[in-house]
Amino acid sequence: MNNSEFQAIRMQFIAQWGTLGSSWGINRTMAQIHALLMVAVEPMHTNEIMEELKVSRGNANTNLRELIGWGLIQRIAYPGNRKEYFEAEKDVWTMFCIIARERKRREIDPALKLLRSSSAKELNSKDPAQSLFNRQLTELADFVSSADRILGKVAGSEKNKVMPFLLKRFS
Amino acid sequence: MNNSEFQAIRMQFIAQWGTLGSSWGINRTMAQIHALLMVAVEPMHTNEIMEELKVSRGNANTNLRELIGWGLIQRIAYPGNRKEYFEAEKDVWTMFCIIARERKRREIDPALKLLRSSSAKELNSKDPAQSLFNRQLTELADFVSSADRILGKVAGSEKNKVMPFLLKRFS
DNA sequence: GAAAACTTTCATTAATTATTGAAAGTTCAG
DNA sequence: CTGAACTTTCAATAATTAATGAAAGTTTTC
Repeated sequence: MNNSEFQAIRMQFIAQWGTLGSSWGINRTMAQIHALLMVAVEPMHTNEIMEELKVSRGNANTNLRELIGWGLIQRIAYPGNRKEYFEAEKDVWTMFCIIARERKRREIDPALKLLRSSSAKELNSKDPAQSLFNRQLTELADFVSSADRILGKVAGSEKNKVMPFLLKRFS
Repeated sequence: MNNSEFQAIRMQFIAQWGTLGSSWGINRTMAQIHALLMVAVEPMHTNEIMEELKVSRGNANTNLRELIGWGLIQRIAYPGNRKEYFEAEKDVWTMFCIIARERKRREIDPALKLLRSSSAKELNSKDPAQSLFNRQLTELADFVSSADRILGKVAGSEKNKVMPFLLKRFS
């Protein structure tokens, strides 16, 4: 395959990954930048990213910082060059662990907090509505808490320790 | 706790669950209706839902149908009563299985399809960019595919067969 | 078959979220 | 210092998504 055919496929992948990102609740530019850097051989700087993705400087900057916030990309400084370069974490297991950890922190923890604080009230167990409310929220909190703990452990382990085990048990 | 205190806590839980829903990429009304029905002792009809949540008929209808589409709530018909009533699945494990199955279908499958079709091209392995592209996408596809298979198995099992096992191994 | 009782649709409007780009801020070499 | 090279911010705008409510559609009853 020659280079220009490859460039077309590459850009199409990046564009579609961006679209998919939206359906995951991630904004398009962020998903595209991540895809772009994930398949980039060398670290890239903001201008290159702006040009490849046809986005503004502000947009590129915002989403690069957001990706750094997730821990999915890193800044790279080359001596004698004032530009900041960016490089994506490329190892898939590491990416999974980062995403799991962040989603836990941003999405699961607040939900758990709400479930626990709402079910911790002193409810009147004689009232079926209060009793159901309490039972339902407690069950949810317990389940989410267990799932969260399991995910945390899985995402905190070595890939080689966990995946073979899970695949063996669940395939 | 008397009833009006309870109502306040209940409505606060529902409102905040809706807010959380937004951060999960689920719209607020849908998350609120689900919360409302999850802690409802009896099935509810559209008018009750509209009134409790202060939303329009159109909004209520749209989100009720969406929840039915997910399989998270069911229509209930009472003989001699033309209204449609709605009831949420209350079992937490069943809810988890439904959500896992649907997210797989809506979010994971399309991503896997894109990864596979993009990496299945006949790339020139002499070109480092093409070689990296291929390797990266293949690794991602393999990982997502395994994770997907594991999740599918977990979500297709009896709670009592899976959770104790996972908790034992990962706690 | 006509009216009542209900559900669904959909054009319009509102709310939210993403993007732009110019201005302000920062850092560094000379 | 000062200016050049670069990054960040943010008010304005665009794009997307959610919500409204009246009108159209459907089903049942009498």
